[in-house]
Amino acid sequence: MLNRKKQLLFQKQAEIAKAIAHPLRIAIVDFLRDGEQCVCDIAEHVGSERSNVSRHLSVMVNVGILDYRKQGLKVIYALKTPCILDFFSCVVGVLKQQAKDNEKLLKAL
Amino acid sequence: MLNRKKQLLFQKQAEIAKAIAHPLRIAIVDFLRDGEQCVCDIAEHVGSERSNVSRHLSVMVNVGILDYRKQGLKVIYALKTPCILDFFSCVVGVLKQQAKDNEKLLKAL
DNA sequence: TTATTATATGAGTATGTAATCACATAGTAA
DNA sequence: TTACTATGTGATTACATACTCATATAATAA
Repeated sequence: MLNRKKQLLFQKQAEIAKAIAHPLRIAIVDFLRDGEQCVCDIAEHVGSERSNVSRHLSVMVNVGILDYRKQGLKVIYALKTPCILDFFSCVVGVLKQQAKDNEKLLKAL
Repeated sequence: MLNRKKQLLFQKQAEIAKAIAHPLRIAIVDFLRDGEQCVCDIAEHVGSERSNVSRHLSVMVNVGILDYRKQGLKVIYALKTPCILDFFSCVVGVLKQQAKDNEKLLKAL
């Protein structure tokens, strides 16, 4: 059985994974790869309402993936932990594997 | 604005991230790190009902993270894409960063 | 055949999440 | 001061998810 320490770790890890697990949030992280951006520009880039984007941003700030600073009227968000990007390369790997599997399946028909 | 191709990619990536984003599923992946296991042993290890574990397993199979084979009465599950484990090292990095931030905050009081 | 075991799944309930709209706040400029 | 803009948040609605229990399926053994 799992001990408490591990359970707490898995809980924390799940929170962070959940904070990434949304198409819009992934689009935001991908956009911030090129550098910090304000809410208005992020909203325009991902094609969603500012209020909605604001909420998604705060989710990611809360788990420690993003950072922000205020500049006049604007609030500018940035990636805090770039290793998050490594996760995406793994995910792309999973997708490629899936494509291969599908190919095999097709050939077997 | 995002093009359709990117939107589809982010959608897929989010599905895979979602499939990991649960404490029990993370515990399962962590357990499978040491090798394939049947549902009954996984359920006992993570401390949850078999029916529940079975459902979590199928979620991960569906997105291509896990694989399974049948052996008599048992169904044995295994990690299909070990790079998923890299994700956890990044997440641990995020947690360490959070700990550092908290330390700073404490010292500033 | 019946009984037993491992796994999967339908139904129900409870909880969590996302999106929208309206409004509040705060910084800036006239 | 007023007007404007960027951002954040409460309330609502719709939808998704997790868990439990009961049941179904399938492999094995007696």
